[in-house]
Amino acid sequence: MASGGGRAIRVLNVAEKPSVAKAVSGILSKNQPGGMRVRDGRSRYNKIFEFNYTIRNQPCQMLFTSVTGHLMELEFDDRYRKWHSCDPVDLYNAPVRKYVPEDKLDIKRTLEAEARSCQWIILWLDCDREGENIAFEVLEVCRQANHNLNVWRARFSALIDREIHQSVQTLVQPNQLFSDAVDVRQEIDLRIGASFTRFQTMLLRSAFDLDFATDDRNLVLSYGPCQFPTLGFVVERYWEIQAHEPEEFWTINCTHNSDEGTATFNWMRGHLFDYTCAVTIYEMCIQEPTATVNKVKQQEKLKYPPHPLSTIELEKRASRYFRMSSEQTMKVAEDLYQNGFISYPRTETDRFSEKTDLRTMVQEQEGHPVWGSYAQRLLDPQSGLWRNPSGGGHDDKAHPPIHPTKFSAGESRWSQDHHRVYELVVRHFLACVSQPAVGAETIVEIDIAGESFSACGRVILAKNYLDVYRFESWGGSVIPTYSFGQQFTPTLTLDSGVTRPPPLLSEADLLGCMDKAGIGTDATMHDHIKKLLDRYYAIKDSNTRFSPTKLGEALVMGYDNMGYELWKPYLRAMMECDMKAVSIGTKRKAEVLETCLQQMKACFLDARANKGKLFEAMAIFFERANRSTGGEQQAVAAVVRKCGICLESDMVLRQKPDGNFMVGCLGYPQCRNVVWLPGSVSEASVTENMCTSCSPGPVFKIQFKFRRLEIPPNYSVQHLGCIGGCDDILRQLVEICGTGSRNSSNTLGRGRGNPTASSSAQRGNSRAQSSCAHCRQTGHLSSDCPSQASRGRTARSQEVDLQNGEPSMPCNSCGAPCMLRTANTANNRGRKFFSCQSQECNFFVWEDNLNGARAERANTSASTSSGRGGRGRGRAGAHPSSVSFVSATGEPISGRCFICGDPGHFANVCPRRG
DNA sequence: GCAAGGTC
Repeated sequence: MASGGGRAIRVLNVAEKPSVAKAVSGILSKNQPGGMRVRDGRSRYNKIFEFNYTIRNQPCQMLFTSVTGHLMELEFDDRYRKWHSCDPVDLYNAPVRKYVPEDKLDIKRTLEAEARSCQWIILWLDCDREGENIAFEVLEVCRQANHNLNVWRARFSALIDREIHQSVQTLVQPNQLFSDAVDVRQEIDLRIGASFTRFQTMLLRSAFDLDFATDDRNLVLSYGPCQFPTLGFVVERYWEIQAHEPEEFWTINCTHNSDEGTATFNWMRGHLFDYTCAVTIYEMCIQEPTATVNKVKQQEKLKYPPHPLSTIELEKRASRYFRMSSEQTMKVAEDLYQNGFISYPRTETDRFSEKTDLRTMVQEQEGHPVWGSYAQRLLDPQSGLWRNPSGGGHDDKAHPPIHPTKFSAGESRWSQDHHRVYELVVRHFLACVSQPAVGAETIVEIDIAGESFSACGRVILAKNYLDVYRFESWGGSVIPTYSFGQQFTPTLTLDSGVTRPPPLLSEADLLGCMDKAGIGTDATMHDHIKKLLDRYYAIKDSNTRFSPTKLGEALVMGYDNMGYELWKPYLRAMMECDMKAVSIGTKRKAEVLETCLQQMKACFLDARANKGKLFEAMAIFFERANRSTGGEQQAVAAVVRKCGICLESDMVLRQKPDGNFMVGCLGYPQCRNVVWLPGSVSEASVTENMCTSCSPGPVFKIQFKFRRLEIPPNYSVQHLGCIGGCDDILRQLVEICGTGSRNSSNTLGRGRGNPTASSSAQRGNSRAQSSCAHCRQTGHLSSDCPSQASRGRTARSQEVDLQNGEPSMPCNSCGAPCMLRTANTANNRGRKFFSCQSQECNFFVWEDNLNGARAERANTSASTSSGRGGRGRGRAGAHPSSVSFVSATGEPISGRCFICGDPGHFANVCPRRG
């Protein structure tokens, strides 16, 4: 065996995956006497390659095998494995052990057998922290079989010849600190995950009627330091949308038609939220409507191809272009990789090494029926199409960007998704090595009465990479030719729009959030997203956008109401920071573990002490299951009256988990109308007696029983009361005894649990002197009346739909139904408006404008739409060709001041203007 | 039956 002078030593080499074992063996065995032989090990995937090699003049007989990722798992001792075997809090101290799971035993046996016959071991695991940890797992197994192994670590950053030969000649020692950092992560993840998962599953699963679950017993309400922040992103965006207050804005649109075509000029101010200001400027413009061209700028613009493809980009783009889930994308990419069509699909790297032979890869694609001719052009020096790819600045030092490794014009066994992913990888690769698209842009700026507007025209001169990257486009628009100093009279309109909430998170958005916050790795992000769907925490709609389920929202709300940010990415960020410290030796593994677990244990205990918050949040969305105590009235919620706020649902008598009573709307959480009852009530039941004075009826009276010691002596323990507003005794007892509403200032401040109810009850306790002036109900003051626009982040009650959400009129712009709503912005609180329900349309009009009450405003604004959707601009043509500023009755508004109505001047010079 | 991380 010896190729040199001395006796050859046997060296066991272990890679993280079979593909690396094969690739490195191929590189090292090249030109070696005897070449490379392959034999099977015990595990069918992990072959053993044999060849001769010389390391620093030492002849070696190399055996090269692999594992498949982690060889070991961390688990609690058997005594703690069963869910009911211990209190979940014990999991912070329970002994844990690392063991080789069943499905890895074959690999373990191969390693043991081979290690016995070797003198050296070289660890070729990936050069990241996880790889280092796997190295120590391999080492543990091998050392048990052979105590005398000489241990080495090969460090390599790419599977290219020079790199590999160099690394085997400059072997180092494995890095214990890197491995320690992973041990820390594993232990914290396990203890936190298992304790919180067991806790919240056992607490909530049987307590509520989880209508989506077919089998309650198998339902797991899991908690994890990655899955929960991922859910948090989804919920946070959902809340942002719910809390959005539409705000009306105004913009001046300017179009010019000439023989050469039409140009649309954008107002350089964008849009204004102040109507008076906008109309003032508009009036100035239409008074002197001549436009003067004061700038014509022509410039070349480049649109660059994307960076080489990393995993996250592949997932994002497949989601965007094909609506494929990240999970499916990775499944297909893995299959293409296994069959040799694309490179390793889990990579953070988005730059090619200078050594990569890019041209050969392009050459392989020359025969493709669709993009083959593009590949040919690319390689033709005459075309000038080639460009060395740019890099995005990421490099995991282990894998190159995802690129095609084998030509295929499509395989018969490929699914449509295989075709798509392969096509994306190839086209992306070809795009990366192509010149950017070139466009000629013309920017024309005009001045009208001191206001600036600009229009942009673009002609694409060379599509270059866009020829092959069909997923991207670059719109061109032709505008007429303008010259400096040219004057013309455009059409001006003052258009209104309304701000829209952001959209729900798409899969690409979600991946972006996770990437930014460091949640998960490129190889696991899609798993966390899938987990949200599997756990019924979130759903993905037909538009591939995510929204939380009731369960997902309730869990996040529960922890948020506790004041815990367990659903935010901070815990993970802190762990990442600690791991970094361990890996560079500034903190010790034991120290970080102890501190972190101590904190998390305290947090766990506190969360458990506050489990009522989780209950309350869950109770908002789900019915309690199997109520056996506390009176029958809860099981069959008794109707007290029709809800006067939403006009849709019934108000029912309920008893909260803490024993307090309330009358709440069944439309919760959409409708938050609630009447809190005195805290001294021990029993309550709805009777068939109807109140004769409260309206709208019927309002059924409630038979109350109060706790003697909690009410003043002059009040009776039994009371037949009415919550409709007529009952002085009830009102007085609310004042004296307070209500059963939550009164934690934290809850009030956060305001999502049941803010209207909480705040109303609190204030009612201290200063309620009479029933509410608006709805005549007790339990709150008019200032807190849920029928009025609410405050803070009380998302769903902000736009109280006075028309029961019924479509009220067809949209003037697109014909879709418009809803009548009530604004809650500072300037227009309580004012009603119609807004188009179509996501595509921004039509918006104040109701009083339609009614003619403010005809002046109405007709300068309400007849068109505009805004982000941009549709409004297109509507400028709907106006008369001349300047259109006419009221609904046809009366010209020009020449009359908007502020004071005086026909003698415009608003911009109105003496009443401050 | 829990986590997240490797990978098949």
